[in-house]
Amino acid sequence: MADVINDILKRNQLSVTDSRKKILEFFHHADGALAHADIEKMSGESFDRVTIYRTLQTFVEKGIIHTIPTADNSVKYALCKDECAAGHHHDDHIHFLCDDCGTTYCLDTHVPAVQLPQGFVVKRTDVVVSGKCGKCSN
Amino acid sequence: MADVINDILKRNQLSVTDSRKKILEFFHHADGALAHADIEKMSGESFDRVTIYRTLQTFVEKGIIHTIPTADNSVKYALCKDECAAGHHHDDHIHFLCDDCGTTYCLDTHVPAVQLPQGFVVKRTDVVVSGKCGKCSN
DNA sequence: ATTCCTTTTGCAACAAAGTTGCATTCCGTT
DNA sequence: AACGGAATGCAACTTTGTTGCAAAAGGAAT
Repeated sequence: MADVINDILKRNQLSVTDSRKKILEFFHHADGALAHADIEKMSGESFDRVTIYRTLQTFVEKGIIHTIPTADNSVKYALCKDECAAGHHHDDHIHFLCDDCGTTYCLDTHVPAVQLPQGFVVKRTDVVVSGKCGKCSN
Repeated sequence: MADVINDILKRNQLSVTDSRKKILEFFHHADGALAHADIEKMSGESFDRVTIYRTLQTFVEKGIIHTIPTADNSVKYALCKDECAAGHHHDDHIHFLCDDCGTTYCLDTHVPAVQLPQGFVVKRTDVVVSGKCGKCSN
């Protein structure tokens, strides 16, 4: 486990620090996406708020995590299943946000192609579905 | 023009006030979606920041405008083409965000059905496409 | 037009979220 | 062990969003 975390950081030319290791672990243990606030709560007093902001920013830049747009204005971050290896596109799967438990899932379902008016060039497509997840729909 | 604005407010049982009229006009003149900050800039000193928050909130509740999730955490609001009459669903069309000019478009393209794992119940689907719009792609 | 009641607004004070600069500490390499 | 660059923590600050309450404006009836 520790090796996996270490590998990801080294692969991305990032020095291995306590905060980066811990935040990466949070993502690995979470079954969904995390918001800044979630990480802040989980880490308690371990490290500064600013460090979390900067770490998340770094991870996004390196492509280790990606952001998920949500209708309620809270930015969430998620690690991709394949560790977000180089060449992986973040917009080829859809996201599901459960209204009940708040969990955000990265689903395997691929993004359907959409038709756009002439002259429009697509760079990225985000599909965010909300409703009730498998655990909350009973 | 003034009549149209007036009608929308009355139809929704809202009293006709300066701020509501002005904010609705902004939406009618804009060719895309607006963020809270946009409206604040446009209105200058006309009315309080709090009034804008409350007006947008009211409009969303009444179904006059709808929110659009964006990957960069800024909530945008848009008026639908059909004035958002009762029965209109906001998630039946897709949104396009231009990376160059920042304009957000409501497109006529319908949201494709997505397949979800068993047990997942869909309530709403947002599709946000980004790239270059017709004006910026040349 | 005047009155009366309700809704909306503005102000002020907060709370929460995010940013920046700088000194200190830590990581990785020699 | 020591050095240089990168990362962290702290403090101060800006931006964004919320809440309570008194003043003002809207709408309906007289």
